[in-house]
Amino acid sequence: MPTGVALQDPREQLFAAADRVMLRDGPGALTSRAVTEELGVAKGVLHRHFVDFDDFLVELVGAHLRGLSVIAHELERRVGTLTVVANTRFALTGAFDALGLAVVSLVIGRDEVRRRLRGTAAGGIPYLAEIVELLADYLEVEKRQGRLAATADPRTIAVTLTGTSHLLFAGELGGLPDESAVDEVVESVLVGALPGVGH
Amino acid sequence: MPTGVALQDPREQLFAAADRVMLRDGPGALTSRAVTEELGVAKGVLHRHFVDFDDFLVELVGAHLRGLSVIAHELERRVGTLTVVANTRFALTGAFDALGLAVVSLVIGRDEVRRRLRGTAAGGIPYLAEIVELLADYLEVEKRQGRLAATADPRTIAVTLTGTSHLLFAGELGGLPDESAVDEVVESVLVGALPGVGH
Amino acid sequence: MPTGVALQDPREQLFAAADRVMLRDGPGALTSRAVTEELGVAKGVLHRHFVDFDDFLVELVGAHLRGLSVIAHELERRVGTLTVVANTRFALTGAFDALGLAVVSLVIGRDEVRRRLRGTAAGGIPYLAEIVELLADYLEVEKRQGRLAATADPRTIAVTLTGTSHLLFAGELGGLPDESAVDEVVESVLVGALPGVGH
Amino acid sequence: MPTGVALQDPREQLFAAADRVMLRDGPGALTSRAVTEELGVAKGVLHRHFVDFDDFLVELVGAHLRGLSVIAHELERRVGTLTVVANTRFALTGAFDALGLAVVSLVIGRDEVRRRLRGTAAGGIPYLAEIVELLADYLEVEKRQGRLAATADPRTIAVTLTGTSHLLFAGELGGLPDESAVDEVVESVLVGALPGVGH
DNA sequence: ACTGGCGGGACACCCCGTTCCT
DNA sequence: AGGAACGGGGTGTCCCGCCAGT
Repeated sequence: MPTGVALQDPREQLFAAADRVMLRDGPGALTSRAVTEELGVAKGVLHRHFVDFDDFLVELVGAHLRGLSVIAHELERRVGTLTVVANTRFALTGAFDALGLAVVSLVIGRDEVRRRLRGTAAGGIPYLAEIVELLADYLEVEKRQGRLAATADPRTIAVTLTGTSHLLFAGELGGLPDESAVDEVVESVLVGALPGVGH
Repeated sequence: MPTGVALQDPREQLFAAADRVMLRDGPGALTSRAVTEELGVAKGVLHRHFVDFDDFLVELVGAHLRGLSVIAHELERRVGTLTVVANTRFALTGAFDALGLAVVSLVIGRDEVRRRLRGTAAGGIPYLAEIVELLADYLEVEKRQGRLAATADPRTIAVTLTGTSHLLFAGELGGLPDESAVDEVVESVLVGALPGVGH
Repeated sequence: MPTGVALQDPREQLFAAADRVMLRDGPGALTSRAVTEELGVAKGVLHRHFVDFDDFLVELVGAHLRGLSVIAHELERRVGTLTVVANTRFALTGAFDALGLAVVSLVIGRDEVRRRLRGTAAGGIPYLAEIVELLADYLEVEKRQGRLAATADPRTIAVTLTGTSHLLFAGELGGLPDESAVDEVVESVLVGALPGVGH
Repeated sequence: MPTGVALQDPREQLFAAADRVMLRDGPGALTSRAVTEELGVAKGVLHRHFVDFDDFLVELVGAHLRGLSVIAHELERRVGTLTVVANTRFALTGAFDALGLAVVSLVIGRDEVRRRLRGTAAGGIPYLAEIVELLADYLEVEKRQGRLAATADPRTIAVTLTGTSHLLFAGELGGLPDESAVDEVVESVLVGALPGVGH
């Protein structure tokens, strides 16, 4: 007995349901059934709005990439304010929250998803590559404003921060690392890139 | 037509077959059948030597951890020779070869494997955590020998190198990043940790 | 290529397919795959409608028990008509047709099925016990109508008829024993129980 | 590490082990492994002495048929002594002990065994057919001695006794029916066949 | 002659993505 | 939109039979 009532924003609702599944049961539990059951809709709904399940996953990653751009905008707004370390920490903790880590797990663990995202992303691991980009852009602007040493290479720093942070966050079971640990990493990477640090 | 002859080192042969499967078809294709078929043995062989398939995977990771210790020994041998950058690059390219990356994918992507390895590893992502350890140990010795600045923190550097390198290597599709890219990362991380760099 | 169409009476269809398999290939060939393949449906259909295969077998036996009750009703209808011998022969040939014998083989040969049916049946071998019951009920009524000697014990006669007939029918390879052989047995058992036999 | 010591009467020992398995775990648990493990010998032993497992089962049934002939001899010895009912009860309880019932289950439940025994036995269910034979022979002699009515048909009586008794014994879970129940059946079948009973 | 690992096949059970009738 | 079914695949577990070693 169909209800006949169309879902509002079915794609967004499916994405939200997928997020809840990943948070609750882990990325490995993210199946098409789990998503539709979580949302309480028929299995066919997913396939009406996406060509197949991998397409759904790709779009799900895309949705989280849009979430990253929110962080990017906030970073732009913060340029020149607070400290570079604080702003960087903000970006990293935002990007590597539980959902972000789940997305990375998805991208690393599912061959087909990674394969399809190859065309999209310039290179690197999709979600992580965008974090690198976001940080590099931010650091570049800070560098132009003199809040970063002229000799610093924003892109290399961004890669280092992203890789290190992912390792750090993904290694924590269940929870997030404490703020001081993040700061320690950020500072150790940025040391030497910050202008006038002791010479 | 049974051979009647016992396999020599069946566990090692199964591990080698699993490696070939992962290299050829990716970590996602690593099923129990794929392993036994690759080795050309009966399905039951795997279950005779391992309690279940996840146990096999856990032990497979363990075998690669032993591979890491080979790198660790070589690093010990190299202490004080060549350059710290070259030795570090050697360790990273060795740890993050195609098989190493596949192992990481396994550990990240398979929930049960990660869960079972929780007990083993102190913390962090299993295979990656051991790379950190290996590098930290090496850098610590070099530091004592004065080839690393006294102010350098070997563990932090090791985390940074591992995370960054993983991001770098895993991002490369199919092949490995060129040597110069690796050196660039290693040098950028080690800069400031190397003694007497221009001040 | 899923059909999307629900099966009509899937349980009954599966039972019918199981009957065909038993008739064609014998009770030993009755596997879950054989059933679903015979019906031309997916393997999962059986497990959607029964908790496990043994449950299916138990229910299959139950379905044949319902078939026995059809015979019982017909016997009730025949009370006082024809002859007791003819009615008894009708019941026995109906209960011990090829399918009935296959059901008995199932109940005797499959430990788990027999075990689960323990709770259901009062005692005795499930299918056979119901035949005894059915005959005893019929003979009891005939006895009240005076078509059986007042000294006859319907239950003992029913047990004797059932055991003997099973031995007779099951011994026949492939076919059924000829009518005269059945009559001979029935008459020899009923002799002395029939009233007014020469004294 | 083979012991090099030959088994004494390996066939008999294997039969005895098979009996123990059937008694302990039921006929369904009678596999080649169960037999060799029960005897504590290698799997190959069975195949050295029997062409295949079904051959072993056929021979196992044969061994129990020889057990029946012991009962037959004893019956011969008892002709004219005690009572016909007592002697018949002796034969039935001997033939339908737990092992006998297991053998019947084997013959009914295993298609290949039954198929191979087709050539041997004249007709009917192998083990049961021999019981019929044994009883018929005995009753025939008693009839000649006048301990059975001249009108009695020993073979029909034997069939009836065997079928009824099997139903009775097989229906008892685990244990044997009490002696009085057996006597009741035997007497009810023999009634009318015993001379001078009431006319 | 016995030992025991292996081959090969089958089976039950389970899960997934997908289709499509109702 | 709902939900049964589909086809494919995977795992774990049997079992029987074979045969190289000892």
